[in-house]
Amino acid sequence: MNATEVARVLDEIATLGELNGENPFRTRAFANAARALEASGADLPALAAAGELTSIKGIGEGIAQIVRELVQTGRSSLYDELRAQTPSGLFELLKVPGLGAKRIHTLHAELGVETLDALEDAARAGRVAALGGFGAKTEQKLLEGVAFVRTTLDRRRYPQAMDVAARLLEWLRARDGVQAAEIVGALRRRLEVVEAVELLAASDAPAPLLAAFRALGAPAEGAGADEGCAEIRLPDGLRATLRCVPPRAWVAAVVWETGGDTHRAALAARAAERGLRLERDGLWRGAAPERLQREAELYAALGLQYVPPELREGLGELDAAAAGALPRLVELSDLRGTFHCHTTYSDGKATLAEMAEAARAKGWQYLGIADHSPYAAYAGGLKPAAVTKQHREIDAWNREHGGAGQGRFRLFKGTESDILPDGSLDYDADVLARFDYVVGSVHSGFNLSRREMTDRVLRAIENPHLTMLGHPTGRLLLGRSGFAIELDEVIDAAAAHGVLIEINADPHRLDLDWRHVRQAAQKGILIPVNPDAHSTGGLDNVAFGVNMARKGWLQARDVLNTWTLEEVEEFFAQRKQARTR
DNA sequence: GCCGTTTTCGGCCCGACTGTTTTCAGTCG
Repeated sequence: MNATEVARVLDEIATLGELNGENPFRTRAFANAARALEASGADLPALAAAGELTSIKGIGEGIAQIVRELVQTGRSSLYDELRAQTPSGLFELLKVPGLGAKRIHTLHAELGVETLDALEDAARAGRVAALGGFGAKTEQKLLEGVAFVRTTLDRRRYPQAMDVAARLLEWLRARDGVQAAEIVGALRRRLEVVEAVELLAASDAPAPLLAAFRALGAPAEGAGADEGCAEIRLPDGLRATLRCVPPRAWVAAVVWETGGDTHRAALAARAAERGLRLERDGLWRGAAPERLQREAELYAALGLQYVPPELREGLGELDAAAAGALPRLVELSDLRGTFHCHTTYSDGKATLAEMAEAARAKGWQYLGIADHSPYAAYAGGLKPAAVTKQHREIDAWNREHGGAGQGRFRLFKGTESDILPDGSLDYDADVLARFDYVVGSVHSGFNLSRREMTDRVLRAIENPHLTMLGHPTGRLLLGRSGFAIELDEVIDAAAAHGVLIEINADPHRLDLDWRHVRQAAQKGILIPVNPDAHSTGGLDNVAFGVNMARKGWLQARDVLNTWTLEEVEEFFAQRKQARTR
């Protein structure tokens, strides 16, 4: 087992311990050890062999023994034991907002609640409110929470679904008789959350392929009797479908299966206008199929520019394609840096130097460090003295490693300043003025009314020190809805004050939502794609953000971090002049 | 369980919020 896998087991031991009501400090020790391992990137077999596991801070003799066992055997007796004594339904209960390990332990011990269903039954019967420490309001909240969790159980965020899809695709392409295979559907359109992995294969012998696919999971409930398609529920609960088409129908089928319903219907209507018929099995002129090699040819046959999969949502892309007015979408390779990253100064796992090196290794020209401000005490927000220290370190780093001319690299001094409940920014104005730029984010006080929250953020936008708004709704995909806020007003105000709105590229957030990204860009708002990285690996989040930028029709120029270092320096300098005048 | 030390015990990120309570526990970020 490598460090990441071991870390995952340790983390689960921590969760299991919590659910079993063990000493919270002991469970936290396991969680800390997991994080320490993950961050260390250590060569575990080597360390274990040398007996030096305890050189990693957070790993003592007890956990070192477990790590050794995992490295050597791939198993942990402690883990197996805990797993055996813990009902698996308790994990689902952890997802219910307002339910932590303590309360789950109580519900389990007092009422025998082990599943969402059992919790719902108990709550409806009023047995939860009767427990000490619980009450009528909590009971109601838990019922709502159960309903929320149910909506999330069958869905997955993009990266997790994509991992599954990539493995299935590899499996598929290795099978006999598969002439082509592709991921289609919502995943190919790069939606942030999907309900299924959809695959398409071209084959003249579909039956054995579909049978082999069906053996990978359980039959999906409610699956229709469609002989060209197999629908299963994978062991992890995600739905997966495989459709087989004859090779001659491949191109039309890819387009058909990729497009959203509206896009597909609009394509079919457009085909009809031209005396053609678009169906899953081909683009037909009377009884004769058009010969197509690539998707672009199908779009061309309908008088359209090629529409990238991300845009196939039925949001005006065909009109634009007909007019030759589709945007040239931003690409990951257009990025030259990014602006919202954390370091060990606050709650990041990597040092300033490690983050800088990782960014430079990506071929970027700049990296903006934006650690938390003091109000985010839980995240170790920087007090002004720490800001001074960090700025000295950044200056030193830039002097030593920044280079000059071609290949120059620069660290920018940023901050993620909390937007306080009254709408002011954390730090006094004189501290704010020392940063190259300021990201303003709401991290607390989520349950203001829609009006109050909107006014709070509007006030922050009016603050001349604010450069960009961070994760503007606070949502966590499949975890928590965003707070109530009038985004239209926020976008208008940001446009009026020249404030940027980030696409937070953490795949749990992807906030600003792509549906609003397009609206913001149309009002002239610059959109940075920010990874919200808490480790060097977290920098890779920008890829998920670029997906959202593309879904929001953004071109490279709309995204601040495609600009050159010189352009960004000029941009920050101008803003700084304006705000400190 | 880990760590650090005023070194073999005592603390462990910290404060707000909520709902349950009449003084605090649990959750969350």
